[in-house]
Amino acid sequence: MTVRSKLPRAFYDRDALTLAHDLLGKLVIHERPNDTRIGRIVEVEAYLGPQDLAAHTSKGRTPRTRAMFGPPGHAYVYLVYGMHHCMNVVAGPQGSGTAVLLRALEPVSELPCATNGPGRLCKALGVTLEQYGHDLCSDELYLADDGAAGNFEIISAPRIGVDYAQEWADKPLRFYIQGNRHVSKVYKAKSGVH
DNA sequence: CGGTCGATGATT
DNA sequence: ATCATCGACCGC
Repeated sequence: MTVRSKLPRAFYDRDALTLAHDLLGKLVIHERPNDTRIGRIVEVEAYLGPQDLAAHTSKGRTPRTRAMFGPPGHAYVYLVYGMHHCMNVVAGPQGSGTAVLLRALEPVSELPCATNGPGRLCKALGVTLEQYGHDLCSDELYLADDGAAGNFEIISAPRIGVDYAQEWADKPLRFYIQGNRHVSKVYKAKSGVH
């Protein structure tokens, strides 16, 4: 059996770019009353704070962005397009307004739906606004390292759906595990397509 | 297959 | 009015 160690606060208290890279390959674990849902992170996006026009914190401190301006290692969850939830991991230092969006998982436990794309990822894990601001160093919703991370190549690409962000729209702040079939498919880079 | 478009609600 | 999406529905 592999050993799973819960990621400590210090893991999250680093800049979003570093955190984004290191989150790839880690496990997200949501312990619910009747089941535990687990997935391995295979795709993420970094949001670099108020100066990043694609980041929600570029709008300043509002009730919605409170968690993203808060201490690292908490969940910043929001509703997009009126029906999908997206989960971010708040990065450091505290108050920087930076975070990493989780975009795709590889299923580890049994999951109720697909996990490619941020909306489906939240649906699969059972993450909603109820988890807004949740401490990821808790026992119900947390991230863990099972030692499997690190043995893969990381591809960087522009972030998805942020065309409005002007010069920030094209920066390569999306990262995913090369060749992993759970990376959100539609926008998958054209590598090795048969 | 691929591209297009409507749903649906918090936020500004 | 806009939006860090998804999936249904068209047309080829």
